[in-house]
Amino acid sequence: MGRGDMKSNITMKDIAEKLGVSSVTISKALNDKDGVSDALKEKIKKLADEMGYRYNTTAKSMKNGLTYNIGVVIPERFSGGMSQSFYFRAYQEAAKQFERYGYYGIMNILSSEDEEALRLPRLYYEKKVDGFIFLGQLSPEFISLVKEMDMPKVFLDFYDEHDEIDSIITDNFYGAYDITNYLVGKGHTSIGYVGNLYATSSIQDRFLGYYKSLLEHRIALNEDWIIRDRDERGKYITFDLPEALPTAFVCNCDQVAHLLVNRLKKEGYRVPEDISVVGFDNDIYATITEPNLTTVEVDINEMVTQAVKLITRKVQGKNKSYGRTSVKGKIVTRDSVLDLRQG
Amino acid sequence: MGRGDMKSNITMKDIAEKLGVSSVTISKALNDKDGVSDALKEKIKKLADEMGYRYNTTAKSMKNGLTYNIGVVIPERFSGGMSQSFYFRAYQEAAKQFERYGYYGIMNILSSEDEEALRLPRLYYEKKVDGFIFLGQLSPEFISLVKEMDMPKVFLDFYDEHDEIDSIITDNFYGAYDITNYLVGKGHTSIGYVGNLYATSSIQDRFLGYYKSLLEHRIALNEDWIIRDRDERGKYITFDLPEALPTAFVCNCDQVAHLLVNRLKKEGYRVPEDISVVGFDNDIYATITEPNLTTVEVDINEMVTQAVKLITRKVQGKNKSYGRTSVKGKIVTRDSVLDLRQG
DNA sequence: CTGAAAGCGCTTACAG
DNA sequence: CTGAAAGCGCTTACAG
Repeated sequence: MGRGDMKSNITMKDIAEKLGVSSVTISKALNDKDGVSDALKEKIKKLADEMGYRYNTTAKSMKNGLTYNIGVVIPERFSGGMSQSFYFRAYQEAAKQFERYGYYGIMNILSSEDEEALRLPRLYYEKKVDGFIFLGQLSPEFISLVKEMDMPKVFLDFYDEHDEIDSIITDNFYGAYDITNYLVGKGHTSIGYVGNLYATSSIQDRFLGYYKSLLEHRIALNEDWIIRDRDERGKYITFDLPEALPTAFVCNCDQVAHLLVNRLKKEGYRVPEDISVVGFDNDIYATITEPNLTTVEVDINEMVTQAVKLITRKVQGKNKSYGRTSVKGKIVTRDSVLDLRQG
Repeated sequence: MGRGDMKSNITMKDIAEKLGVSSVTISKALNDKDGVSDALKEKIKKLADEMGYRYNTTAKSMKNGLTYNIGVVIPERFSGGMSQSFYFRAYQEAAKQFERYGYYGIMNILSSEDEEALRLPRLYYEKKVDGFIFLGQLSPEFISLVKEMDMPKVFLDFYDEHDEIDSIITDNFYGAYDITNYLVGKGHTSIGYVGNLYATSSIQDRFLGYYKSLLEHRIALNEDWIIRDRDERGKYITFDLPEALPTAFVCNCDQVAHLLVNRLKKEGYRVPEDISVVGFDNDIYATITEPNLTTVEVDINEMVTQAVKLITRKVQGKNKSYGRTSVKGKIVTRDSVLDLRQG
């Protein structure tokens, strides 16, 4: 698109009058549709440019009922602290992806009050968007409310146990399974897990992947080594460490691995010499921690790409259900695991 | 707003027909305007609720030419790495503030290609927004282009030397002045500055605040102690440290202070015992650094609040110029400065 | 207190 | 190849 004078308020009608044609012809020309001679089309485009014409998306919206906006809703509790890095990267990637479809994302931080009071975003009540991407675990009650919304929606990075809504999730189960296998491969046979199994489905699934690895290797699950890291509402708590510790811990996320490493050091343990620790996410905490964490990298960009593709497809009426799509992560090896087979 | 059945496609006309009145009456009632009896007004609101009516902002936009969206443009180079924390917090606060005015923010990451090719955001060409907040230093050429846009705009966290556009900036000058005074107060008389004076106006202004403090205390400026931290395009470079070092450094931002501290440690210096270091911004780097940095806290929220207030005011036609508004920061004392007067 | 008419800027049939 | 008419869902004068 060109520049010209950069005046606002220029409409197709203005261009039409200057050229002595109808605004229908202008519309066709500017949208590269059939029914206008090439010569006229060129002339129109050139003049539009010179006059600084800018397309009025609102008028188009009025006609077809589409706003070309998607709401991206992030619960407030994920928007602060260090997890913000993940969400900001995700949101940025979403913005980029939306461009490909001629869409725009409008971010909405869902306040904890609104979530508890079961208040849907104003974006919804004002018909500002054609659909929603919900990024980050919502309360079950809020999920029910969301389901009632007569509007396309996709869950990103979490899912609903009752499964009616399309979700894009990281492959928590196999990610945790893989990294636990990795520990076993390094000779570890007493392995703990850090995470509150009742806090989010991610934590639960990662636990189950960890457990699957134990089962496959005929390693008994030791309940003492399942360490709670947060309460049910997600607030971190002080670890309650048992007397006897395993040789390795699988943590449900890098941040918690970071906290655990610091705690272990404070208690006089060396990482990884005495105890190995692995994380999940490969976020900023993985490289802030000393030693740097071996962890599972979540492929945010791929997840977002899929979520955006899905929501724009659903908006265009292809409203069939896709269920859960999980995107594979991969192990990133750093310095927080000791090879017990060596020496 | 109520819930009801959550059907879409309900219009005022639908409500009107059910009640045997005109849609004008529905409009008046729902907007709490005069000209409808209270009884009818209540009845209408109740029915709208029950029918799951949702207001169509697009139609309103069509009438008055306002989209109720503001574009928030962030140059790509600030959107990655650790500076993202600042920008995300700023964007979040902006989103929150916009709500107060019935506005929404649409974030646009300005790619480096688009900035160089002088391509304005598509948001502009599609009339998706009523105005722009530009968050983070733009190239002079792009600034010129922005000025040509016939649309309200506010610069946030930087300004144009030629001063025609309203800007909200942190008080770089006095912030650097204050923290340099603080160092002098602790007995330091040989003080360096870290930053490329030609990279951004913030770095320049912080330098000048530092310089003012030196002047006031009759401390000569030593050119050898002005350390370049990045090239003109903002890319960090390896510090070129002189043989003889001062007892303290004022860094133009926390990230650079972080890099400097690590470099000094590597060279065998202790911080703050041998050399004191102060930063600017109070971002994540201030507390990641060991020792934690004494720095100047930028009041992001206040800056954003002012920027949002300003742009919404300008959109409503009050298009007078406000010039630069600088928001005061404050010194946050931590462990990176040695008191030379002690002992 | 209530409503018919016109209009915001486009696009979609449809007619010529 | 070109255009008159109708309509998207509201709101703004204006008339009754």
